[in-house]
Amino acid sequence: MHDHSALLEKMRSHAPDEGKILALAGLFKVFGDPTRVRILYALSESEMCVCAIGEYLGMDQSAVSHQLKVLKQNRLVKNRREGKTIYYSLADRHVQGIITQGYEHVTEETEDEAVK
Amino acid sequence: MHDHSALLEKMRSHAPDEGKILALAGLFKVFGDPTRVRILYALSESEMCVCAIGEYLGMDQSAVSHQLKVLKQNRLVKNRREGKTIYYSLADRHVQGIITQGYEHVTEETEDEAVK
DNA sequence: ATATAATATGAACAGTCATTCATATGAACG
DNA sequence: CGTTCATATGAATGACTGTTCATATTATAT
Repeated sequence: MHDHSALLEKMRSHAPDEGKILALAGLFKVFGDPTRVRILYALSESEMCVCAIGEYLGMDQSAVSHQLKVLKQNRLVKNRREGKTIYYSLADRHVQGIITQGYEHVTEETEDEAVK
Repeated sequence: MHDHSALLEKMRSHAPDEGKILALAGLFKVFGDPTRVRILYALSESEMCVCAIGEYLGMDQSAVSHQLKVLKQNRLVKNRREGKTIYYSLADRHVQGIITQGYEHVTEETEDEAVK
């Protein structure tokens, strides 16, 4: 193998925090599932209760609930209770921003050609 | 179950394109792995050849190569050949932008408290 | 041509994860 | 209280994915 010592030393001098790397990957991982993206998209339109989300997306109530738990643990959604029903909504403007930016990127990407 | 017909009809009237949803989730999924984020971070500092990346991150040459393939398929990195060695770099400014925005989000997030 | 260096590829394995099913919590109402 | 409705949770399962090992490609140099 050829020599990289100079480059490597430079790289290591301002290496990013490992904790941040993990947090960053963890955040993107949450967005990396179609079901969760669909839920977030729906919530960006309107506050919804669990069963409405399930009905809208045509999926099991249990599956929705499991995914909402993941989204809540990562602070992407919040909820409020009203009697028996619990209404979910996006946690803050950041979520909308990330979706929007990703959406724009994907749209541009698609203008070139399809990616396998 | 209580009635949602009014809300659901409204939702479906401007539902997002399913293909875009999949593409969006697919993009985020690529960013959702610590190894790939590390690689992208490294490449945001400097163009690097495969074995330098491996040495820098302390991982197998094969593993790096596999991940670079994924990154390339999703057009997040590009490469150029120089003799035997192949140098990788970020594909465009978008990649840097997505990382940066995510990083900022994570940084704010961490100011509150840790998320399990 | 042979050898060597850098990278790529394929198969296999282990760990992760989304969904389903069954069941549990928690709230309202008679 | 007991029942019903909305949601949550736990276990099981099947699919997916990152890494490793072995091997193949591609280019240079002698």
